[in-house]
Amino acid sequence: MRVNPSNTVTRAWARLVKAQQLAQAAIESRLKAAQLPPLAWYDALLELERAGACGLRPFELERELLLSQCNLSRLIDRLEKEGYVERRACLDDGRGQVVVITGAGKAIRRRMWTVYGPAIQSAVGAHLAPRQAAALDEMLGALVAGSRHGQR
Amino acid sequence: MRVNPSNTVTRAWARLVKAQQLAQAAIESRLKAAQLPPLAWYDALLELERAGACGLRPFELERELLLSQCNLSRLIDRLEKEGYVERRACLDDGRGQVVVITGAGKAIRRRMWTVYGPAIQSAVGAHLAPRQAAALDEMLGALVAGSRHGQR
DNA sequence: TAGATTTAAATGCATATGCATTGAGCTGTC
DNA sequence: GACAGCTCAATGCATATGCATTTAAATCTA
Repeated sequence: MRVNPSNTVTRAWARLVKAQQLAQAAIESRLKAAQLPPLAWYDALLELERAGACGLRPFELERELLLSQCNLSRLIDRLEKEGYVERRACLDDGRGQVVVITGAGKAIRRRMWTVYGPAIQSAVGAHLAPRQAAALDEMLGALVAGSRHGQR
Repeated sequence: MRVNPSNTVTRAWARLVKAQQLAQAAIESRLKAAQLPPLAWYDALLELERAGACGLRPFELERELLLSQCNLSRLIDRLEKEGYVERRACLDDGRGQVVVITGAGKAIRRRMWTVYGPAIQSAVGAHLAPRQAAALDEMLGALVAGSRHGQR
């Protein structure tokens, strides 16, 4: 196993960072222009909507979203203050709580998608042929799978 | 031109974010464990080293690094405080300045690479066959090129 | 069952970021 | 050459993040 990255790998890494930053900046800026909340809110709301009426424990959400614990705690604060989620006491575990999406939360997520979807298309889809998109998806899938429980 | 992204494009975008976050977190954590500065410092120092003795104007660095102006200004503050760069008055333009890397700056960049290089290999290279890495690099190159002056 | 250890979530504090504003110097027009 | 408008960089302020600590409850050990 080699220790140092090949030039191709190094360049791919640099581009991974740049591509992600450029696309994210473009998307965030569209959301902001439409007076909608930032991307992170969407991700959290989507997970919660998928989880349904039972909601999710904060620590579960933490894994999904790759956020740190304290960071997630405050994200939930903000979502709660806007009325997009509710915190409920957890019956099984007295320490914990359950976070559940509200109707308003579902509504804002849907509204966000009307901007977010087209923004993804402009920032990513528009620059790749369908085959390329599929290839990119596959490579990135391998990376994510490898990183998640890889040897660090 | 379609407005909404295909499922493949949407999934590719989600994975782009996740792959980048996972890899970056792994790399940052290695740098921190080695008591080295964060990744952003490396990028800045590398650009400055490439620029040579003439250095770079802050606004040039800004474009390269995709940082906001105020943000870059403070990054330079920190680099300067550690003695890794120097700010010099700009002769052509009385408003501006030139940022130049110091010997200590070059040295720390080299030391960082001894950790950063292997970290890239573990986080990215190790999970892809050479062909895959080349394919990924190509797709990401298309994305970056498209985003940079794309129709936003 | 008492006490130690671990886990869930929140919080205080230092640091980093984004936004808007400021100040200084350049450029362009009349 | 005077003034309007623009560009470069820094700064004040609000917000967001990371780190370490805290509180409370669950789990483990003896």
